[in-house]
Order: sequence, then C-alpha cells, then structure tokens
Amino acid sequence: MSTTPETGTRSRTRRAILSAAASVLARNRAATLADIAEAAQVGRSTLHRYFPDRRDLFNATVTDSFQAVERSVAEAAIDHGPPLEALRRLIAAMVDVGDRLAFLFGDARVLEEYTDCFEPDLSVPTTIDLIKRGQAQGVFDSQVSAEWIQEMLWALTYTGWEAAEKGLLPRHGVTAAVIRMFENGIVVRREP
Amino acid sequence: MSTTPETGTRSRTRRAILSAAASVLARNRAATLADIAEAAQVGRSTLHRYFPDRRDLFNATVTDSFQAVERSVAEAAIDHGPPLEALRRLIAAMVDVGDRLAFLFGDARVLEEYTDCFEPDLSVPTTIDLIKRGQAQGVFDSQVSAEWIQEMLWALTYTGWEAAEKGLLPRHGVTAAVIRMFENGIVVRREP
DNA sequence: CCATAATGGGACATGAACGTCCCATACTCA
DNA sequence: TGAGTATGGGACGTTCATGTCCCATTATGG
Repeated sequence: MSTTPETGTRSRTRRAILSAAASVLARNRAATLADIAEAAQVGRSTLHRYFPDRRDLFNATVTDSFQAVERSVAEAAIDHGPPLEALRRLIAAMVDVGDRLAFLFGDARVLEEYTDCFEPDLSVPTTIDLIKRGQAQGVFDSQVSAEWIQEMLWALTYTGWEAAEKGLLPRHGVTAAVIRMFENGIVVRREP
Repeated sequence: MSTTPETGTRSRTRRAILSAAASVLARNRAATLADIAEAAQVGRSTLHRYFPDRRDLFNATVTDSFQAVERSVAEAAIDHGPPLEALRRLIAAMVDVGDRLAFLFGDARVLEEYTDCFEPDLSVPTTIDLIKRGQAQGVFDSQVSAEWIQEMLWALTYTGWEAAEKGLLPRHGVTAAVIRMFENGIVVRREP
C-alpha cells in the first residue's frame, strides 16, 4: 500500500485546484465546478481527474484550507509571550489566510460538520487555549465564555476580509482594524 | 391600475411563505423551493402561485426582510437620546429580527446587489447616522470609518444570532453579549 | 528525440430542481 | 346551501450541473 509520491506537475495542479476552489467558493458557494476549473486555469476534465466527485473536491478543500489556516496560526506561536501580543499575531496570521478562512467560515455548517475531524492534532496550540490563558491572567474579559470570544474573533476577521474585498478597508489596514475593534470595541473611554 | 386589496387568507399565506423563506434560506441558502414550501406548511403549487419564479420569491424575501428589519430598527428610535443608549436599543432591535438579518447578511452579495434599491427611504434614521453622531460627540471611536463600524455591528449581531442557533449562547443573553463586545472589546482595562 | 505523463475539450447520459398545468378537494362568505 | 376562492398534489417537459468516456494535443523528463 505504498502511495507513489506525486509528480511535481501533479502536485502543482492539485494545489492550484484546491486554492481556486477555496477562493471561488468563499465568494460564491453555489459556484459551478466549471467556475472552479476556470479559476484554476484547468480543464473540467482535469478537475474531475483529481477529484472525481464534487464532494471529494469539497472535502479536500476543507481539509486543505484547514491545514493552511492551522499552519499559519502555528507560525504565530500563540502559546508564547503575553496574551495580548499573541492575540495580535494570531489575528495577523488569520488575516493572511483570509481566503481560506472565509471559505471555512462562510458556510456556517462547514465548520460544524467537519470540526470533529480535525480536533485531534493536539500539538498545535488552539485559539481557545490562548483566550483562556488571557482570561486567567486577567487580561481578557472573563465574564464571557472563551468559545464565544473565539466565535467573535473569527467573525471579525472574516468581516475584515470581506470589507477589504468590497474596498471598504485597505488591504494593509485590515489586521489593525480588526485588532483595534477586538481589543477595545468602539466606545471611547476617558481617563478619570 | 387599481390593485385589489388582498384577502386576509392570501395575505397570511404570503407572509407565511416569506417568513419561511427568510428562515430557511438564512440557515441554508441552497435550500429547495420544496424545502421552503414545506417550512411554510404550504404546497409547492401554492408557493409558485404566489411567486412564479425563484427569483421572484427571492426578491420578495429580500424586500420583506429588509422592511422587517427597518421596522424593528425604526422602533428603536436611534436618533433620540444619548448615542450609547441608542446603540443598545439598536442592537436589541436587530437581535429581535435575527432571522431576517441572518438571511440578508448571510449571503454577502445579497446586500451588495440590493442595497441600492432600498436607500431612498430617508425618513428612517440610518445606523450610519447614529454612528457618526456618536463619533461627533466623542463617544464612539473616530479613528475608524463609520461604514466599517457598521459592518462590524452587523457581523457581531449575526454572530450572536448564530451562536444562539448552535446553543453557544442562551437566547436571552445574545443582546447583552453583543453589546458588551461591541462597546468594550475583550481587553480588561484597569483604572490607573 | 522519444516515450510517457498530463492535459483540454467534446460527446453523452443522468438526475435533481424548476416551472407549468390540471383537477379534485376544502374552505369561506353571502 | 351554493358560488367562488384557495389549496394540495400529481403529471409532465425543460434546463442545467454533474459525472463519465474518449481522443487528440501538449508538456515533461530521460
């Protein structure tokens, strides 16, 4: 049962398809396979050659996107340093993979259905861990659940990506805008 | 060209369909007309009788949902009183029509495509007005654009609705959770 | 330069959702 | 109770994305 290692060409084609799928589906989840193939600059036949089924492509795209996000987040080393700084690195990392995150987050049921399959990798420090660490240190709001904070983190990041998508925010300002909101909200506080 | 006023029965049926459409499509935008008909407790024939086309139904649902949201927001009287309190009323009003808002907000392109059609009603004070008023009074963050704040407001409200949907937040706690986040973020501040 | 891998594009069958039509039934109001 | 309204459900044709095959063409690598 040895899987023959993929040719360079095949590997590139596969990744092009997965990337295009995430990008296209993030913006329109009713997109046709033909749409995706076109975006990947690949014939529809080729797409089917790599992913026989639509479900196959979808599953693969979920897995791939999840891994891409995971990798980006892992690089942020959110288990090191002060929670606040770690959070900022985390947000920056998430914005970096906005496409993939938008795909995963766009359809609410995607994450729900697949979330179980990807938990086991305990080597990667989770967002929840970071939030709880911050809460334990009294840096983050402890009046609300860590899970709820995580939801908002994803939502705000997605919103930032979307805002950039429609030209409402400059690309390079997304991270800062999200961080600003996430940390402080919109109410101006005056020193007593 | 006098439009005969609708029978009570027809009016009820129509509203049942529109409500069901918003609710079903909010949770699954690939839902079948049969799904919607079933949710509305109506035969598929009847649905087609009221909305010949899928596009017809969709357009009507957008309009209806928009008006429902508008009505709810109007009741919040966001042009009166201190901006902070008005904002809280606004969020509560939006959470109240969570279904409709989720439908409108769920598909990013829905609002983009239709947003032009609904602007003209200037009698209703807009969210943007409230945000700008708050910014002018130095109560809301002026470092970011009002449009961006509005995006986040919708996003957070939607996230709250979704969190309740999946049991992550209690229904009655959604409004408070959203307000808390929107105003203060998650970072704990200490008095100097 | 040649063998083989990889691709593109067309032809075709399939199935699901859609839109239309029709008729029997139930409900409403005078 | 009778006329007209509103509905449900089924039958039917159509469209479109999908999935499968096949063959000619191009790219790759030894």
